[in-house]
Amino acid sequence: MQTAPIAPGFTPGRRREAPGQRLTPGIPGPLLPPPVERIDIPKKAIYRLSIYHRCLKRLVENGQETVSSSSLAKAAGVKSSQLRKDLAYFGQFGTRGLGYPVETLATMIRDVLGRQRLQPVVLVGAGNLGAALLRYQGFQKEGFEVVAAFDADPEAARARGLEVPVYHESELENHVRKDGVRLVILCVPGAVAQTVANRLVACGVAGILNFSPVVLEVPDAVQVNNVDLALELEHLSFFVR
Amino acid sequence: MQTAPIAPGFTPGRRREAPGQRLTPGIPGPLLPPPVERIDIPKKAIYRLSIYHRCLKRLVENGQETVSSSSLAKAAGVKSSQLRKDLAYFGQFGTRGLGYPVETLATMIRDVLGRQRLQPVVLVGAGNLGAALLRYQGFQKEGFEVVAAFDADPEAARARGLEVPVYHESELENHVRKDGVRLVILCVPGAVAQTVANRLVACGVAGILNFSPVVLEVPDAVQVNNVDLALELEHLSFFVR
DNA sequence: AAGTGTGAAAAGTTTCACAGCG
DNA sequence: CGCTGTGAAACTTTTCACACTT
Repeated sequence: MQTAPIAPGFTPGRRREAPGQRLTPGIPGPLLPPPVERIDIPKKAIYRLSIYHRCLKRLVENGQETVSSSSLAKAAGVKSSQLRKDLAYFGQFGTRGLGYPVETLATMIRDVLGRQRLQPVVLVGAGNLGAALLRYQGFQKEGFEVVAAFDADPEAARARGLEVPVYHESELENHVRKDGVRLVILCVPGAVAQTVANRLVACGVAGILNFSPVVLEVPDAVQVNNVDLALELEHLSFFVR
Repeated sequence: MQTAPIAPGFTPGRRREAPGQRLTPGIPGPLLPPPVERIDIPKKAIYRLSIYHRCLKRLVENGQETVSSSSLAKAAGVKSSQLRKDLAYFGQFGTRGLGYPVETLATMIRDVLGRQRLQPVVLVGAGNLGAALLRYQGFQKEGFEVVAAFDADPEAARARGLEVPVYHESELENHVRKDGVRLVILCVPGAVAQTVANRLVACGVAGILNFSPVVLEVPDAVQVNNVDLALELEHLSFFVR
């Protein structure tokens, strides 16, 4: 079996036959081994990869060595065929008749997702929700560390008893530039969200996890992921009848 | 122009010609005016409807009377063709050459989304994140009211200075049954999330907004909407390189 | 002229079903 | 036999393009 190189410079394994999937220039990146085929991966598959990874971590803890697509899929709440398809985008990791090696698979997913996970993350807007996120253990658990927070009123934010240093928002640019921060959690009020986003973009931030109920306008190169709490509840209420 | 009936008992307007979209038995509901055609609406369109509604509210405040698909679409961050398609699922509301009447459109969306919005919502798990959500103004702004919270340690939760009454989790069933609560925000630790979900399902809850990083297993009739914070950050990090 | 409403095409995603390997 | 890997089919959602209305 051809094993895809699994390591810091992770490269998707090649298919043995001409792939039916469309190939794509893929995620922009000038540093690729020249004309590497990059597979067009459904965006939703990336979400699922994170879920698989969580399930695999539990299996690793339990000392289980292999897992079949059907049982892992069940744990993740998807169909087994979908799980297999998702994994196949990145190479061949399973053994027919047996299943997938838990540890290897976990490592491969971590490499696919995790490259940037050691990057510093900062949070802007340490108010009610922001402060809760700073205390939230889930980010750490998945390998992220929020290294600093910024707020218009840092004193008030510090009074919330946080572990993370809270600076005045005017220091935002300094820190972001100095530490090369690329990921930001944005929890400022909607009214100022676009303004702050502009400042973040200007100093090189590449990804924004946006909790403000506002549609941010940013250059294509910047990724925005919206988490809109009220919207989620509204969506739920539509289907509940 | 045929105007769709817009009112509490909102019914999708019929198309004048045979629709190209597939029709569907649609969202289950025994109370429909007998064999009403229900259009198969993309799930994502419902999310967008909420966004349109927010934008429209701003326009109403500004006293603007009509709006074109292109300008509303721009504010919502979508293509104008998509906006028109989304609205067309529910009837014909626009005037060719002119645009959509802001107020009427806002009302129609509210009726589509809002039917259940006056239902009571409760929150289970008033810890760090849960307490922040209880203080979060966004739900109120969109017309939801969290009427009660439950926690294993209600004293600790009350100490967080919340406006909402916090009861011991053992009282969950009583309150949910008594008030006919159908929507729940679930913020308990992952380890107990499934157990609590089972209890909620058992007493008739129909929708769960789940913040626990766990895949809940529930009957098909129960809608679960997952908001997985760490997962969102992980997803972002994949695209940021 | 401006701008909706909508078939039809394109794009994206999931599911099926089975060949083939261990 | 059991289970993966994967083309092909099915399905869903988005985008296009233009007829048509005001």
